[in-house]
Amino acid sequence: MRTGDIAQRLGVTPASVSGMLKHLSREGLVNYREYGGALLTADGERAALGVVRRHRVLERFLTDVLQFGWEQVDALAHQMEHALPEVVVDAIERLLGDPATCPHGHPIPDKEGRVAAEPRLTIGGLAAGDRACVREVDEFDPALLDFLQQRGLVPGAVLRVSQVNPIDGTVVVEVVDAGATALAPATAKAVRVSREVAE
Amino acid sequence: MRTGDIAQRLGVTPASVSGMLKHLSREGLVNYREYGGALLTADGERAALGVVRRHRVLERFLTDVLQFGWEQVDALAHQMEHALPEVVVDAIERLLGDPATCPHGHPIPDKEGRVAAEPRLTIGGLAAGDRACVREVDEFDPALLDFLQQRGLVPGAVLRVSQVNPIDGTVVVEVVDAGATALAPATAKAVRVSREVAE
DNA sequence: CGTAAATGTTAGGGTCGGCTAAATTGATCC
DNA sequence: GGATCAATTTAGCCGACCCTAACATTTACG
Ligand SMILES: [Mn+2]
Ligand SMILES: [Mn+2]
Ligand SMILES: [Mn+2]
Ligand SMILES: [Mn+2]
Repeated sequence: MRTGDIAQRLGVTPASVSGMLKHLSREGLVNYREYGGALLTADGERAALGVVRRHRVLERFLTDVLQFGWEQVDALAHQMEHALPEVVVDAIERLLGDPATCPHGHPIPDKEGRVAAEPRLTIGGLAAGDRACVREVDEFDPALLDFLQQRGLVPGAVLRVSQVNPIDGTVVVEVVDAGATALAPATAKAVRVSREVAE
Repeated sequence: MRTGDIAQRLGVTPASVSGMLKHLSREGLVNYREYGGALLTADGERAALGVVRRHRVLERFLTDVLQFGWEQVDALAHQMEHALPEVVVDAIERLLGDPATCPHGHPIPDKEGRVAAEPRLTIGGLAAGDRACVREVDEFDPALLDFLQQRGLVPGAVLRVSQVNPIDGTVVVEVVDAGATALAPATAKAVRVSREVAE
């Protein structure tokens, strides 16, 4: 991870990131050398997965119990994730029956920091005629999520690629029970799939 | 409200309270004169009732949905109440069916800042032979709450005062379906009641 | 009353994250 | 191999809140 990337993702200046990285480095959460980028240590990885768990459990809670739309819950969970007592997150997780994934399909780490692997194949990586099952979607753009839901491109959906345009990379997918949709490469990259059809 | 009282309740030095009162005064939330104490303005009252609403809704959620004991939820709600997005509190409130009170019996303000009146009569204010109905209990001491629950002194319970000791003020109450309990005046003051029996 | 004690405020400082601007480093391209 | 440029770090600052210590006011009581 480079300083500038972190700064951009956090909406903060690179100067602030430098300071914080030095801080985290002193606490042993990050390996960091000046001008050399940063990497989480084992401890840092554990701490980060703890936050990821809280975030994804909360997303599930917000959709399943409080009926929020999946396009809103990333931002809401983000506001809540640092203030909730651990016991409350645990209780919510139990209430939900220890869900395996967040509403966008990303796996929820367990309390020991174990996480299921995530598929790396995207719709953009499929060829014409391929069949696949939607596993996860990128969750940072509410408008994209709204669109994907309308077209049935949600985790668990089964699809077939009917065309791949060799010039610009546009793909057309037919989603079972939801019709056909054309996707530009950038959009096709936001949906990760597996080749096997869901159990 | 005096500076020192606020400081004590917040676990902060009086110096910090002076600074903050000056700040809140500038924002129009509080009427404050040096050495003269502070009082909420109408705006301040509104803001405060908003926080009270969040707090009490969360307490209800923690007991009713997440199954926490009523002796734990004040502290937990306190940690959560400032970080939860308003829409989430609203959704929780709807989920619970717009409850009228927190688990300790205190009324939940509505979104416009209207609150039901709270009874001022306590068990300590009853005479031998009086009948009453428990309405609310003080919620700051988990050990006290544990005790009250064991003895059936929870909102809605019906009781009769069987003795009042004229020397030290000890009262003995008989709780319907839960036996007799002796209470020192300080404890008796923690339970507020109404003379009418609950509907 | 008048003074001592209690209460409250001010002064001065610290930490935590953030910022801007200036300096530094490393990468790139003649 | 050096000049240039982008990325990064450092320096210095700020605002929110908290603190302690010193000072001011109010209160309570002999
Ligand atoms: Mn998310
Ligand atoms: Mn998610
Ligand atoms: Mn409470
Ligand atoms: Mn309560």
